[in-house]
Amino acid sequence: MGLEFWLLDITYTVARDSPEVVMYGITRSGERVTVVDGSFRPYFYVLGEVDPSTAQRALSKAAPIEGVEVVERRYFGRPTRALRVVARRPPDVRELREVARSLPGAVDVLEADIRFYMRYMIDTGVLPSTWNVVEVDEGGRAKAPPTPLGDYRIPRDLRVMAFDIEVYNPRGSPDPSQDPIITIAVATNAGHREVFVADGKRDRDAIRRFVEFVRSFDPDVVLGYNSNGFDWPYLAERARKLGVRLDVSRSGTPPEQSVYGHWSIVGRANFDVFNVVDEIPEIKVKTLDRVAEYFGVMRREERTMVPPHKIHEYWDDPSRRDVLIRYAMDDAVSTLLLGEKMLPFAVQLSAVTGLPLDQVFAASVGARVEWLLMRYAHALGELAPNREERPYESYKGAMVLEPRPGIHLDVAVLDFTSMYPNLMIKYNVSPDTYLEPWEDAEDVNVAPEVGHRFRRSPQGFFPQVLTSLIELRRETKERLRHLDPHSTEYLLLDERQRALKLMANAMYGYSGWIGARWYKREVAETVTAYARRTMADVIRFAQSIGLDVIYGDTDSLFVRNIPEKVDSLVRYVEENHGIEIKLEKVYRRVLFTEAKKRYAGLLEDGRIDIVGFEVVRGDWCELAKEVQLRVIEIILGSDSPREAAERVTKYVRGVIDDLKRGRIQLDDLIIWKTLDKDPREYKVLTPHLHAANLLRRAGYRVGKGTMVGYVIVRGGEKVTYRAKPYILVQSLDEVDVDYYVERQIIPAAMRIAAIIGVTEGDLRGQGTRKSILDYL
DNA sequence: GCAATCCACGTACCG
DNA sequence: ACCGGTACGTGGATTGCG
Repeated sequence: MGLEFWLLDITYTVARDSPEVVMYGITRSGERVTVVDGSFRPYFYVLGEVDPSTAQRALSKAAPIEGVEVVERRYFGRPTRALRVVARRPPDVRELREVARSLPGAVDVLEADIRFYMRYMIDTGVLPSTWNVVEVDEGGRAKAPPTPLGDYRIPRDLRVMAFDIEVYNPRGSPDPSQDPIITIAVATNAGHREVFVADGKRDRDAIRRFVEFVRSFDPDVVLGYNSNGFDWPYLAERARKLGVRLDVSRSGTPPEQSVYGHWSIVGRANFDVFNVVDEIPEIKVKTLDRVAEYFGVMRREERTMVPPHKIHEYWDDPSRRDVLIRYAMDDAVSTLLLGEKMLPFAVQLSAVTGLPLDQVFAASVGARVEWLLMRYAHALGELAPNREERPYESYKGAMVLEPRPGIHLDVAVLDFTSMYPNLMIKYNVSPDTYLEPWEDAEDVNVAPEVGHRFRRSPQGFFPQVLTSLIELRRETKERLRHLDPHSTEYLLLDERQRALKLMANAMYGYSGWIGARWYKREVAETVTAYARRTMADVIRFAQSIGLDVIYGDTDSLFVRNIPEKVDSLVRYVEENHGIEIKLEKVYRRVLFTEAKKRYAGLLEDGRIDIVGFEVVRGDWCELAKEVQLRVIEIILGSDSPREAAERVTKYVRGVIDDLKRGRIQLDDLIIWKTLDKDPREYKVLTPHLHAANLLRRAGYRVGKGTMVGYVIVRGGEKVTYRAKPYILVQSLDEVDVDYYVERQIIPAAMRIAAIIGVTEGDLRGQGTRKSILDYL
């Protein structure tokens, strides 16, 4: 009987001059185990005509090696003979790689930059965040590498702990060499809540007690909010300075900075919830309190808040210190509840990509795709190309149609399902099937417009991976059909199919990313070329059967909803293009301006979709967005443009009036914009940069990535100089009401209202109502 | 001389 | 450190007109 364990974390040690992979797992009965495998050795490949014995001799002088052997592999699909060099110790690979490069006949060295534990998992098939089975001896040592079981459930009773530190910061940005940690709040999924509090400015003891707590609770998962960017580095530096041992790992070591800017705690999954939030575009302001509100785990009204720059004041004031402590606690609890919501998907993404749970969200999308590809490459005997520096090359992208402006009734929206992945499979578009212009071959696909050629067979690397992902997803969805939608297993498998889809859809972007090992501009360029041709042909067909095309973007078409004609369009695409197009939705009414990528539609069930307009943008004030939303609702909800025009006019005039009389909240006037660069790198002064500069002067920390919330205040100068951080605004009287009327409310409302003939004059109350009626 | 237009920069969005 | 296409605010430079 083998030992079944869920792989939580993996690392390795070098003992007695040879490496041992150490796997931390949880068994079916809930025991925490370590499985040690000393049987695996690091290796890499040398391409070229290299004499094995020469290589053996030269390499042995540099470091101990287990041996060299000539092996058959594939490189970009071509059968290739390679020299496989097996080293003894992982740290020696770096030196051996350099020696190997200069061997006579050596053309290239491959796969010499793969971390040892990743190499181990790839070669053995062991999958993190899933169940694996292993034969072990009495000492817990593996007799052979574990085998994955394909079981994607999460162990019951996973121990989860969230933590959050607050730091004394009288000068804005805290400095770990002098500013103490004043609170360390912890919250666990076992219900424990505790705040370890410093003694005045002495934090040594609080840190010690925190470490003791982690060791005694012994969490499997450690959650934080920006803990990779702040809490762990600060704690580590503080502990070093105070001489406190931060040995919170399961091997008694401190956390260490690791790949992708993530911090690793041996034997546990250190998971930064912020990494997940960072990837959710719907969330504009990513402070913990707002994110907790967004996910419905803690309402902002019922939590304690302390402005970050005032933390030190609350600490120094005995009457307010407990407020700070409650705030710290709320942060830890929010983090715990958020983390618990996110873990199921994170676990599945870890299982799909093969990246350990603690790394999967810290890693970039490109890195996730790449590790997935590395696994497939190994399974297919395909060698992984090296990463290389390349210059950026642009290429043509998707097709976007000029919309027909106005309000359209009864419009069908058709979407190609997984268009790019399906085109890649259909035309066998892949780095390894690509033919250089001088290469001769028969049986090729020639891409439209760009003329790139790809072999039709055998199936290429990307198409094989995509076919597999799609098939795995199909199987997963099939299993879902037999499960109770409210069961835990259903939730997990649903997250798994989402993860599979996400990875399939990321392949195209990966192929055009210059940082990718398998980068091939021609691949990305070909995919978009086929997509354009497919769209163009479908549009042509639609028109040929008298179906009006109203709009389209990349893989979607908006047509008049004439059911028989829509049906025949769907059939046409399936029969002539071999890929699926689906009737996604029908708008009872949909409105377009002259702009692409912007529309608003009323669905048959009464819901409204708004795409691209200011309403869905984070960089317009709430008031303008609310006005625009209302205008859209009025127009889409009305049968009579004339009546709608009257209602819109009346409504907008009312809002402008409220604004002029000061009957609005400052919060509704805030404009949020991200500092995409370090403030010093800007070529021009923009409103949000100016506001950021004011924030910095007031003691706030601002830098690349900061979201700046500002309002435009009165004064004679340009808008830019009048952008003031809203937190520094004392009263509504400072606000430049005219700016909000002229540059926010009226433009946002007019963008839509112009469609039904409303003029700016109407909204300002200058034109008479009669003039609109005349117009109509 | 001055308003209209163009352009670069910057951000956020769509698919 | 996934892609290209697109809209639009801001402010300065350029253009066009008389």
